[in-house]
Amino acid sequence: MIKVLLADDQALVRGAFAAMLGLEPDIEVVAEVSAGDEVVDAARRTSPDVALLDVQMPGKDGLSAAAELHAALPSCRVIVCTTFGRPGYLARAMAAGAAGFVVKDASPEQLVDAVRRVHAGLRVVDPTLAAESLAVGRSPLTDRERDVLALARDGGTVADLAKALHLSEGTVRNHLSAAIGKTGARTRAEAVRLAEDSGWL
Amino acid sequence: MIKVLLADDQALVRGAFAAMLGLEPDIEVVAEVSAGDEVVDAARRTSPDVALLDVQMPGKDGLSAAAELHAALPSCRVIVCTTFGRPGYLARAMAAGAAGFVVKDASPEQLVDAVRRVHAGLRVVDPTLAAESLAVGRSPLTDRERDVLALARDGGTVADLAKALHLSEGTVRNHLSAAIGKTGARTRAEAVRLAEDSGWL
DNA sequence: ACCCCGCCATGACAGATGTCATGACGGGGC
DNA sequence: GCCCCGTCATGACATCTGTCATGGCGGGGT
Repeated sequence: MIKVLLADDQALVRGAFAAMLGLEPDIEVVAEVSAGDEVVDAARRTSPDVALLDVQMPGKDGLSAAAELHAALPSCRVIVCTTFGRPGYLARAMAAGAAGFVVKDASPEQLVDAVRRVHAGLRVVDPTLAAESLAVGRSPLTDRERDVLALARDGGTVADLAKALHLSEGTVRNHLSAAIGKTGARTRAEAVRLAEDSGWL
Repeated sequence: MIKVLLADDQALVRGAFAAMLGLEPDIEVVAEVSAGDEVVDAARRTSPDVALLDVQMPGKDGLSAAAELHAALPSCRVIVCTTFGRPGYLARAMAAGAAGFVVKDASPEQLVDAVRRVHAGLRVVDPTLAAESLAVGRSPLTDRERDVLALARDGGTVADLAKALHLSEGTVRNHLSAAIGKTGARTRAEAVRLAEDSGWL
């Protein structure tokens, strides 16, 4: 019997996943949580064999939660599951010690297969995404550039960003210019989009 | 026996929904599709009692699909289901003849309840979202302003938008300026965000 | 010690952006 | 018929952005 922990902020898909996995004779869902910072607690209580974590969650990012869980309970294998197949997510998930990475486009069979494979000690990764991940590579952005770009996401002016980060406007523009250059974009907004799609934000 | 059609582009959640609904003794999933333009076809073949449509789908928007389905098979009740609780989506779904609107944050019980209620001829709407929808109101944007703003989403320059829409640059800037004013934003990017969050795009 | 790199800052410049006034055209609505 | 509104356009203007050169500061690496 493979004991599984589910973490997803959307109750509907969480429940649906539980129902689907519950249909398998060798899988049992032992815990369900809706926020990233509940993961480790729940895992300590129920000691699952496999944890299925969504990336998008309130409280704590699914990727940080994966790292935390891997550190706290190394025996619990982690699968990261996400709506968006962003190359950077895969890289970060693997760096966080995840054993598997599944996109929500995958078939139901692939998910239960992934659970079994991961439980058996194997790694499960979408090959297409792995190739993309290698092609895109690691983020070329420095920490500050990422900060600035992340804040620029919600459409503030340079002055807003400077105030929020306690920087001079000129510095902000320099960071933005560098980010634009590195992402190959021609606009701040485009740079945000590209960085986001690559999972660099 | 309530016959249900499922439409969602993410195979994993589609399968999970099917598994969950299949557990109910009075519900039967008779069709699953992954694109908006397959909905009517599948419905014609399987004549479901209730159709559960996701908003985000390739091919054809879940909202347009809802309108089409309602026109083609009025006897089939439609529930629109979405990740994002955008007020404008609710309004458009209702305008399209949908009988229910469910966000993916809802509990599994709420979904099966919604299916039964809708099948019984009732309307099902999240009250919180309904209030928000009334507060936000209909989109203040004209068709052209919406077009321009939608294109501006991926971060092109004014020149790019003008070329794509076969307009003069000045006209594009006028439309953008109007959209910025109407949304209460102070930047093009902010206007995009606000309009998107309201479901106006 | 030296150099490279990230970070912060300043100043200057060209080009893009947002605003405004103004005007033309066509389609409703009263 | 008249007026309002949406669409498209032009021109002008102030401001914001993106780029570049330049320089100071501090932390590693070799």
